[in-house]
Amino acid sequence: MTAKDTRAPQLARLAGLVADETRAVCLLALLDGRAWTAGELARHAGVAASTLSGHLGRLVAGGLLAEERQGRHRYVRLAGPQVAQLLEDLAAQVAPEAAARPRTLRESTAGSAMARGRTCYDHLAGRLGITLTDALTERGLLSQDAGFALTEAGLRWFGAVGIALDRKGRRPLVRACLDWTERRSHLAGVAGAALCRHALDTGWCVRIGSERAVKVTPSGERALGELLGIEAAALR
Amino acid sequence: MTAKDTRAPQLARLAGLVADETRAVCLLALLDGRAWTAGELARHAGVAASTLSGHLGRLVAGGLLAEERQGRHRYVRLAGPQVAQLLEDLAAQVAPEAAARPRTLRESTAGSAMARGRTCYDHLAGRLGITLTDALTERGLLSQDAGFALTEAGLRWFGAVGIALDRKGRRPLVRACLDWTERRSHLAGVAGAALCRHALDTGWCVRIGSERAVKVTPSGERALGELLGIEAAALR
DNA sequence: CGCACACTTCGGTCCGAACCGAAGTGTGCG
DNA sequence: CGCACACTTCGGTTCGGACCGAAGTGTGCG
Repeated sequence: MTAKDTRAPQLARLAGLVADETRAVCLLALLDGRAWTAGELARHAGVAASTLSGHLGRLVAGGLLAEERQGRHRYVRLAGPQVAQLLEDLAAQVAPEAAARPRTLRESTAGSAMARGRTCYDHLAGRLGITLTDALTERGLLSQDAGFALTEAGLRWFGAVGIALDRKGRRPLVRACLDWTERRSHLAGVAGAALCRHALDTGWCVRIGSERAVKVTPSGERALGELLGIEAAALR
Repeated sequence: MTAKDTRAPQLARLAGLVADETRAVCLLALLDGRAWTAGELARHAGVAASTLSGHLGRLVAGGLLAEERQGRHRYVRLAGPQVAQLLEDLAAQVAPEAAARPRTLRESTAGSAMARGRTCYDHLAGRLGITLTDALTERGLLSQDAGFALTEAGLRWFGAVGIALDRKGRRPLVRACLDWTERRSHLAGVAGAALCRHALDTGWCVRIGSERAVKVTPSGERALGELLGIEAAALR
C-alpha cells in the first residue's frame, strides 16, 4: 500500500454532504443566492421538519451553509461564492443527461420562465445571461479567447455604467459558468455578480414570484439597448 | 412543495461516487493521469480485491472512470479532463484544512518530493508548477488580470518552442488550478497539459519512482533558463 | 496440460444514516 | 398568560452499501 493522499477523507466527507438527494435539492434551491428558512426547505424537499433540521446541521457543520437565527426562524444560505461555484460545476457535469422533459404544465411554464432568464447564485443565467455575455463579447468588452477575461474597454464600460468591481478578494473578476439550459458559458465571477446586482437594484430586471426566474423590465430593455445595443426582442 | 430541481438526483448520485473514502483514495491516485490496474488500486487503498472490484464497477458506470481490459488486467483511468478538473476543484475546496503534518519519515520525504514538483492529472504542479506559472507571467506570456489568459506573446512563445496547442475541443486553452501545497494557482488547461507533455517528452523532467512526483533534469534546467529565464536554483 | 495470477461473483455481516412521529424548547402575538 | 408556530431532540425502524473470504472465471506461462 503506497502512501494514501491525506485529502481523501475530507474529500469524501465533502462529497458526502452533496450525496444525499434531499440535501442536493436544498443546495440547488439555495443557488438562488437567497436565505431560506428551515421550514421552506422542508416543504420544498418534501420531508419532515425534523429530518431537514438534521440535514441543515450537517451542511452547516460541513461549511457549505451559513446560518443566521432570527427569532424562531433559522435562515440558511450558501456559505459563499466558492460553494456556489462548486455546485454549479458539479451540476454542469450532470446537466447533459438532465435535460429531461418537464412533467406538468405548471413545471413546464415555470421551466420556460427559468429558461428565459434566472439568477444562478448571484449572477444572471438562462437566455438573458447568454444574451448579455454575447453582447459584451461582440462589443469587445469581454474576451473569450482563452477563458473569459475583461478587456481594457470592458473595465472602462463597467466604470462608465457605474458598476463598481471589487478586485480585492480571491474571487476571479470574471469566470465562465456553464449554463444549464443553454449549454453555453455565461458571465460569472465578480463582474457577473456586480452586473446582476446592478440590474436588480436599478430595476432593469425583477424577480418573478419567489423562484429564481427573472424578467427584463421596459426600463431594462431601454438601458440594455443603449448600453450594449441589445434589441428589445432578444430579451423577451 | 415547490418544483424540485430535476438535477438533484443525478447531482447526489455523482457526489455519492466520491463520497466514499476508498473511492476517494482511488480517484486522487488516478489524478496522476495514468492508468492503474485494479490490483494496484486495491493495494494502494488497503482493501480486498473483491471490494475494489465493486468500487470500480460503480465508478465506471457513473462515468468517472474509463476502463480498458488487457489480458487478465483491468486498467482504469479518469474518464477525461473534466473529471480531473472536478476532482481538483473539490480537493482545492478542502485543501486549506488538509495541510496536516505527515506522520512517518517515509511520508515526509515522499511529501517533500511532491511539494517540489508533481503532475496534477496532466499538467505540472507543486513549486515547479508555480515557478513556471510565475515565469510565464513575468515575461508577459500569461496574463492573470482577470482569470488566466494567454497573451499574444504567449501564443507565439508556445509556437516558437514547438509546443502545439489544440484549440478545437471544449477544454479551455488555459485554466487556473489551485495548488494543493502552494495554495496558489498554477497553469492548467490545454496549454498546461501540452507544456507538461513536452517537458516529459523532451526530458526536461522525469518522474520519480511510480508516484506523481517529478524532478527537473540538468537539460531541463538549461532549457528553462534559456526559454524563461528561470535560474537553476529555483528548480531544486 | 496445469499452475499462478488477476479479477469477479456470491453470501453474509455490520454499521451508518435517512426517515418519521411524538415530545420538548424557545419565540412572538393576541 | 396562553396559544400558535418554528424548530430541535429523541427513540425506533428501515435500507443501502462497504467490507471480507471463499469459490468461480478467464488469461498467460512454463
